[in-house]
Amino acid sequence: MPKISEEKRQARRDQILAASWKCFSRRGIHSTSMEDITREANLSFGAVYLYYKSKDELILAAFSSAFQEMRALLVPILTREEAYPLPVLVRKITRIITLHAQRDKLNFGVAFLMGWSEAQSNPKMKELIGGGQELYREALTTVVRKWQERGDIPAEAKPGNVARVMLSFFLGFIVQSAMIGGIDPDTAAKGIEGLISSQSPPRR
Amino acid sequence: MPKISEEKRQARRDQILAASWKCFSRRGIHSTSMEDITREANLSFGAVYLYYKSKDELILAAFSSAFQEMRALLVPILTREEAYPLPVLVRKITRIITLHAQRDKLNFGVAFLMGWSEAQSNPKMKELIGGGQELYREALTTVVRKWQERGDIPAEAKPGNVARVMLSFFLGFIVQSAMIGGIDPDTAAKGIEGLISSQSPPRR
Amino acid sequence: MPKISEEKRQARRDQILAASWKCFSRRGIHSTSMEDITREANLSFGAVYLYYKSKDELILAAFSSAFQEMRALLVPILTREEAYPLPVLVRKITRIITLHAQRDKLNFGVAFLMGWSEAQSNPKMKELIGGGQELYREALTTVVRKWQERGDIPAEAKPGNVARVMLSFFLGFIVQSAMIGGIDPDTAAKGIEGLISSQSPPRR
Amino acid sequence: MPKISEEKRQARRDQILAASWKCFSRRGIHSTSMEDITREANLSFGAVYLYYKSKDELILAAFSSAFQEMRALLVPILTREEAYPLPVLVRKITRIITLHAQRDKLNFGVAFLMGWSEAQSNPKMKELIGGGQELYREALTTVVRKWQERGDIPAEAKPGNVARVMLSFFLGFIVQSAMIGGIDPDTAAKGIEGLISSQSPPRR
DNA sequence: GATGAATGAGTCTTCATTCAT
DNA sequence: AATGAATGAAGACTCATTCAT
Repeated sequence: MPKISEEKRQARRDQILAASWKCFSRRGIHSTSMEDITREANLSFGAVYLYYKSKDELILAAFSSAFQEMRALLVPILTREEAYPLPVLVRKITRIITLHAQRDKLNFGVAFLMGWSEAQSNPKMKELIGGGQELYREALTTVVRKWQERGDIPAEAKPGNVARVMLSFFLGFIVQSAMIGGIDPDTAAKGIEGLISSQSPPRR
Repeated sequence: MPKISEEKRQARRDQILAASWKCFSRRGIHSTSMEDITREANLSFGAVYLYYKSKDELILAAFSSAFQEMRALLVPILTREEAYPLPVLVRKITRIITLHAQRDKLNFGVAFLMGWSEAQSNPKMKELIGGGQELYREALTTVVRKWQERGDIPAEAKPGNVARVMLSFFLGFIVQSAMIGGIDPDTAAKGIEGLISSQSPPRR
Repeated sequence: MPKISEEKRQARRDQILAASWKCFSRRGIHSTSMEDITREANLSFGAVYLYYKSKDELILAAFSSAFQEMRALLVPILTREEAYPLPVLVRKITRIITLHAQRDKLNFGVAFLMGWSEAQSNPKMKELIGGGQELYREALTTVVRKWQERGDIPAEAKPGNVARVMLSFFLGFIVQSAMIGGIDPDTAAKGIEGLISSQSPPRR
Repeated sequence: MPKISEEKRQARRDQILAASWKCFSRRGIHSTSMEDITREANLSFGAVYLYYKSKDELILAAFSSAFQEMRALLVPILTREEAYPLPVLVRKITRIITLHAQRDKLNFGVAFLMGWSEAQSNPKMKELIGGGQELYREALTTVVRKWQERGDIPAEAKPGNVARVMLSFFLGFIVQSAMIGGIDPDTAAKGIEGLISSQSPPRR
C-alpha cells in the first residue's frame, strides 16, 4: 500500500513519462532502453517498475498521455459552438501542431509518427490511436455540418466525406512538417484558400 | 564457374526484400529479427549477409525499393503533359495507394508509416524519404501551375503553397487509411469536390 | 542501500580476473569465450559486463593486473640500495619467475608469452607491455652502473647495452622455461657464472 | 590425383603460406580469417582447402615452414667446424634475427612470439617449436664444449648450463627487439663483451 | 582441378525484468 | 518504498567448412 501521497505518485509518473519522451525523441522507442529512461529521470533502475509493470505498459502510457495532452488543446477548437470558418480553423489547428513540434519535452510530430508506426504491429496502440482519430473525424463532421447550415460549403456534399478530407489534411500536415518542413500555419491556410475557390473542370 | 549470374543475384535480393516486408508488416522493423527474415525467405541464417552487410543496410534497401516502386506508379500520373483536373488526380492517386494497401507482399501504407517513424532517429532514412517527398512537392507545384494557366484555380494563389496542401492531403490519406480506414478513392474525391466549391466567409 | 561496497566490487573484479587466467591458460585468449569465464567464475552470463565493458577491456585488465603483480615482486629486487651481485640477481629473479610458473591461478610464463603475441596486433597491449619492459631496462641500467662503480664489471662497457643483454636473458629465460623447461634458477646462475669469467679471444 | 605438376603444387602451397604470414603479421593468427588469406593470395575461397585440410593444419604448416627457414640460416653458423668466438657468434645470430624482423613477408620476431603463445594451448605447436628449441640447445652445447677445449671459457662450467643461458639470451633478444626495439647486433655484442670480462664478487 | 555460394554453429553483447537488502 | 546487482534469454553478426556446378 502506498505510503506515498497520491499527488507525489502522480508527479513521479509524470516525471517518468517526460523522461521517456525525451529519450524516444532522441533515439526512437525501440532503441531506448529502460536504463536510458531511468537515467534521464534521475531515478533508480527498479523505481520505474513500481509505477509501470513493463516497458510495453510504459510505452502505452507515454502515448496515451501525449495524445490526451493534444486532445485537450484541439477539442475546444473543434467543438466551439459557432464553428470557425475553414481557413481560420486550419490556421488555429496547424499552429498548435507547429508550436508543439518545437518543444523539447514532448514533440507532437515525433509522437504521432512513432505512434502510427507502432500501431501497425501493436493492437493496443492501434486501438488507442485509432479511437482518437475517430473522435476527431466525428468532431470535424459536426463542424462541416455547421458550415453547410451556414452556407459556407455546398449542402449536397456528405459531411463525413468532407471531414475525412479535412482529417487527412491535418494528419498529412504533421507528416510533412516533420519530414521536410517548410510548411507553417499561414502557408497552409493560404494554400487551402487557393484551392477552395477553384472552379474544377467537371463543374464547368 | 559457379559465380552466380547477375539476374540470379538480383532475384535473391528481391526475395530477401519481399521476405523482409512480410516480416516488417507483421511485427514491425525492430521486432523482426534477422532469423525471422531468413526463415521467411527460406534461406540459411548467414545467407542474408552475402547480400546485405547489416540489418541497417537491409532496412534501408527495403525502404528504398519500396519507395522506388511507388514512384514508378505515381510519377507518370503527376507529370502527365496535360494535368489531370483536381478530383481526377485525387481519385487516381488515392486509388494507387489503396490498391497497394491491401497487398500481402508490400503494403504501401505500412511502409510509409514505418519509414516516417524510423526517419526520426535515422538520418539516412530521413534523407531517403525526405528526398522523395520534396520530389512529389515539386511535381505537384508544376501541376498547380498548369491548373492556374488553365483557370482551374485562381491565379493569385502561390503554387508552392497549394502543392503543400495537396501533399499534406495525400500523406494524411495514407495515415487515415492505415489507422482507421473507411476512406476510399471515391469518398476522397467527393470530399474534395465538396470543399473546393465552398464560399468561405472571408471571401464574401 | 544495496549499492555494493567498494571492497566487494573489487573482490568481484579479482574473481573475474582469476577465472579469466584459468581459462586463458587452458585454451588461449581467443579460444576462451565470455561464457567460459562466467562459468569458471560461477557468475551469470551477463554479470561480467557489469565490471568490464567488453572482452577487449577484460583482456587488457587481466594482463595489466598480471604484470602489476609481477612488478610488485621484481622491482624491490632491482631497486635495492646495494645492488645484488650478478649471479645473486639472476638467481633471485629467475626463482620468482619459476615459482610463478607453477601456480594454477596465474602462470607468469603463460601470461608473458600470450601478452607478447597479443601485442603484435593490439596497440593497447603493446603499450602496456612495452612500457613495463622499458621500466625494467632502466632499472637494470641503474644496477649495471652500480656494478661498474663497485668494479664488478669493466667501466668502459655502456650500462645501457649491458642492461639490454640482461633483460634479453631474463625474457628468454621465461620463454625457455615455458617451452622446454629444464632450466632452474641454479642452472641459470651457474651458466652465467661460467660465461662471465670467460676470456674471449678478442681480449687475448 | 593431381593433374597439376608437383612443382606447381608446391608453388601454390608456398603462395598460400606467404599470404598467411602477411595476414598473421597484420592481425594475428586468430583474427585472420580464411577469407583474408584467400584474398591476400589471390586465390578462390575453396582453393586453400585443396592444399590444407583445415585452418589448424594451415597454421601448423605456416609455422613449420617459418621455423624451417630460420633453421636453414642459423644451423650453419652454430655447427661450423671451428666455433665462432662468443661475441662473433652473438653478432652473427642477432644479425640474422634482426634482418628477418624487417622483412614484409615473414617477420621472424612476430612468428616466434605468436608461435610460443599458440603453443601454450596447442600441443602440436608445442611439439613443433619445443623440438626446434631443443635442437638449438644441443647445438649450443656443442659450441660451448669447443670454447672450453679452446680455453675461451673455464673448463669447470657445465656446457649444458651455459648453452641454456645462451639460448635464453637469443630468445630474449627476439622478444626485446619485437616489443621495445633499440637493440641491434652491435649493441648486443658489446653488451655481452661488457659482461663476460666481469669479476663477480664471489670469485674475488 | 577450381570456384564461391551456402550453411549454421558459435561469439559477443544488450536489455527487460527480478529480488535481496 | 527504493535500490541496483544479478540474471539469462535473445539478437546481430562471423567464419570455418562443404559441395553443387
